[in-house]
Amino acid sequence: MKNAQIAKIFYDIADMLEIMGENPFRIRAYRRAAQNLESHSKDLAELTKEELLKIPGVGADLAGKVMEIVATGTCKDYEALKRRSPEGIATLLAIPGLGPKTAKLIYDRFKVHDLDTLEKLARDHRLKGLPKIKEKTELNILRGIEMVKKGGERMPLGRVLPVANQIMEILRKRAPVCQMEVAGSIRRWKETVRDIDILATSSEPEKVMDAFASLAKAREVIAKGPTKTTIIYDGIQADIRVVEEGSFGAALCYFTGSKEHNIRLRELAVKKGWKLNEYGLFDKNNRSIAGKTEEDIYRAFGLQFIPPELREDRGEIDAALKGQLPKLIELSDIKGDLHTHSKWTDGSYTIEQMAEAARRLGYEYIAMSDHSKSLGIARGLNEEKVMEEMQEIDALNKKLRGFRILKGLEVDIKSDGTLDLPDGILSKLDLVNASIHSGFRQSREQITKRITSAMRNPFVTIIAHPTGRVIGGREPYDLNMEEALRTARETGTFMEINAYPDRLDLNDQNAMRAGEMGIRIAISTDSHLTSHLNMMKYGVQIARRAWLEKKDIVNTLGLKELTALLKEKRKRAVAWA
DNA sequence: GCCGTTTTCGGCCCGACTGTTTTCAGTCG
Repeated sequence: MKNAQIAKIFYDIADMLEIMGENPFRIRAYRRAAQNLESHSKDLAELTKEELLKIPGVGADLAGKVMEIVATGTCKDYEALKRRSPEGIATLLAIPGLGPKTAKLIYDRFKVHDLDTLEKLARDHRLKGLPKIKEKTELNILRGIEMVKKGGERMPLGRVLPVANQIMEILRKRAPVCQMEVAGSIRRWKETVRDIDILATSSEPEKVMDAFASLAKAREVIAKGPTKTTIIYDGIQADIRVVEEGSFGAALCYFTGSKEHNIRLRELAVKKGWKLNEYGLFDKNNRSIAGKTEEDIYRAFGLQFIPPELREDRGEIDAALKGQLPKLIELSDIKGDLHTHSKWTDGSYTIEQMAEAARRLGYEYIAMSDHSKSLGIARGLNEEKVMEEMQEIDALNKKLRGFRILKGLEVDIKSDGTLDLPDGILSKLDLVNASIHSGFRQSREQITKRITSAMRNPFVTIIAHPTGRVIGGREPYDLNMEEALRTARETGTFMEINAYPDRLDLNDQNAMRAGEMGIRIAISTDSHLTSHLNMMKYGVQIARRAWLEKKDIVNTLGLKELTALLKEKRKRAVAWA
């Protein structure tokens, strides 16, 4: 039973309680617990009751339910709710604009619980007889159904961020905006996002609304008021909100979220007799305490400034109160890239071109790590080809001054757990990325054994894209992460945060767990093009979301320190093996 | 259902926009 499956049951319970018009705080408690269970870095199935109770939002009742679910696969209350509440009504709740009240109203009258039937009812205007439903509501429901069908699911940040920047660039030219920033989950660098939130200040908000609503790619205007407008832009929902200059910080904080982080802050405000909203922080006489900048607001609470990437209600407020926030790694700390490809396999540029591009980024080194022979699709290298590529690197290194190409390889961990090339070859390299490209559907035991036995090879330096997931494309293979991380610690193997936006693997939770265990991490782009080297920022942001610091990341080391570390690691590993 | 240097009971974050309404509930973020 995976954490996500347990969380799913709690989310389902919350949905069903909501349909039934239950106490909203009870519903919130289920959702909050579900969220924290889902993002918990250890296997819930292995926790004791005491450990479960330490998870925020989990009390005696829910801890008991988790244990019941772990033991039996479900829980009695959940089954009872399912019997009482109509199958599939959650489908209706997923329609944007259709909430629990309206869903229940429609269900009670028509017993409908699938999109197609509901769509037909709306088209035939059979909904508008219901109280408070007329033509407009029917149209909204139809539009919502269309969005669900088109796949209103979350998109990779790497696809949405450039769109957000494009919108802001146009607005800066065409609208009277002063300050403007992207907020929401994009500013927190969540790996996937649902929409674009933009915040601006302006003395003429209406003009900004007009400019936003009339963007060329704005296919649809969902809502348009004097200070807030929602559109569908290039298939993505985008919101803009204009506030007064004195409220910009409060509004930025509010719209950056997360929702849970905001609720925590407001609770702090309430305890002090204050009020926090998007206009500012106010005392009990409604006098402004702060609002112009986010820094002012956190300071007023006696908190360290909390970077957006940490605002997920994962303990950042407590840490900030005690002055114990980590000093997060920054992009400028990165000194090189340890996982890149060239024309020797499936890359599109020569080694020299890749190295030049890396040097232009201010790096001290780059590791070429082309594929090994069993990856036929990438024209993987056999023993002879590897040696030829290394000769080319040697020759290039003689030419280069103040920059070094490290000799590496991305060696396949084959489906039987052995490596694709012999130790004799691997031992001649500076570093070895090992990774899985086949047998994704193997059992948890098999996958875990493949990864851990690769770690036990003294010449393996890094496990690349450790879970194999592709966002929106492929589920992670069934790796026992806890065991993998224990083995990484034992063997001194580094774990990769693959910075390519479709991968981001390790993800933030796993990277956080690795950090807690003191495992060193390489942030690498897996570049197949020179332009891919710029994706490093996505990986750094995952590390920041994982609370990691410069010292946790191996490629923040300068060339000398890194090569010393690699040598020492190998010496230790050979002795250990 | 959770949670506590004001509480073990009684609170629990706050406002914009829409649609259907003559004052507001529903939904969203």
